[in-house]
Amino acid sequence: MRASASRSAPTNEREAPIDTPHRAQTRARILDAAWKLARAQGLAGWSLRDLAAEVGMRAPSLYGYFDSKEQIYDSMFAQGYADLLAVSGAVELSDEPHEAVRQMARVFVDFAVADPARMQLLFWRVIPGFTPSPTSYGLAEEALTKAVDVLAAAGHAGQSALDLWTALLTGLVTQQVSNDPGGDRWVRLVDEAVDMFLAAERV
Amino acid sequence: MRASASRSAPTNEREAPIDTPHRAQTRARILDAAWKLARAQGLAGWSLRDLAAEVGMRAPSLYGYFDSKEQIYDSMFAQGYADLLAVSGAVELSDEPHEAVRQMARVFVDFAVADPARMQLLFWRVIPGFTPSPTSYGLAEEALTKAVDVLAAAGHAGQSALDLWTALLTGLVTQQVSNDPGGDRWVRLVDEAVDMFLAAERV
DNA sequence: GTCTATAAATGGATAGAC
DNA sequence: GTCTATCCATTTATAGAC
Repeated sequence: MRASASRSAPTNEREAPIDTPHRAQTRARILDAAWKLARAQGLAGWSLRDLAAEVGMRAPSLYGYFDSKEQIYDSMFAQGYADLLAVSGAVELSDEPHEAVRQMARVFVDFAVADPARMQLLFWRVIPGFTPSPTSYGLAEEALTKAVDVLAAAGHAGQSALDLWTALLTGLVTQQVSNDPGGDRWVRLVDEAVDMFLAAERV
Repeated sequence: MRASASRSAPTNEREAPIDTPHRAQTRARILDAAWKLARAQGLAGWSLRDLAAEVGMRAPSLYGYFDSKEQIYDSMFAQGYADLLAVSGAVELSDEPHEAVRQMARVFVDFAVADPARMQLLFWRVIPGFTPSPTSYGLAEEALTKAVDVLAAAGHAGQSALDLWTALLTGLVTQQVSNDPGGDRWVRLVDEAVDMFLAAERV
């Protein structure tokens, strides 16, 4: 319903380029290509030349859309969490709290394992010198909010419960990606892990 | 009791250089320097020039001790697991199975968190193109053997129990290093995590 | 908006003198 | 055993023409 915003908010970047729909579309194309390369050659295994070639450009042309490679990573970071939020939001969780927690866990683990490069960017800190911008980091925190609610409904509230929960899921995902990439050796333990977690007494 | 081996086994490397004690000592100095750089600047954040400077050499001289940078990483990998085995072996575990598992978990988590760069090398796969040699990988598997025994004594045998165990500890360590480096937000949950694990019914 | 050309730096690795 | 010199590839990023 593109109503009032006729001038597109003046973002606080260098030259404040107007973000036309066409420009936004090209940015999206570039990001898609970056994900493709990250999946194929590793999160850090591609250069701006590679990326430009993937979208039919030369490397310098990318600077018309991003200020630096780090900004590309930041956009990927934000997009990754936006996708996680979208996937989480699309799931109709069960009314039964225990089953809802199980569903949430499966959605997260499937999402993480589906793209190891994305997993490394979102949940590890492996790009040297890269720190997510405050905006991007806000998305990461938003993704946690939902987990807090669902866990609380199942009787597991509090900081340490949440931290143990994130450790449990991160551990399954980390082991899966590190030691059995493409397999399901750890993914298939998700339900068992959730049951173990929920059965535990909370302090 | 250095008995029969008078000629030092002919390793299957390029030129098969005789490994004198002096040479071994220099290799150790280089590896120590590599660890120092990895801790200070990140696992992949140093070059052979940096490393050589750290031991008072120039980069080409390193090739008298290692065939490539990847071989240095492999040696670090082996050394890391050797250290883990040494630390594990030095602990006198309790006769009480439950407490023994707790001790084992604490030793592992403390070891992993003490050196994030080492943790990334041993438990993640973040160096592009690096795969541990069979010899090095054997050390990694050996480190798991002990866990199997201790867990079994506490009534938790079987593949899935072991996998869930490694996921749980890896998750605590990963979260600690990624989201609270230098702190103890996840480290302090180790006992709670172990109790949760041991209290669970095993299938 | 995209290009060519190029800067400026860094990287692993090798040849050959000493 | 260590050095200097150098190769050769690669990287991010900028300047300026078209």
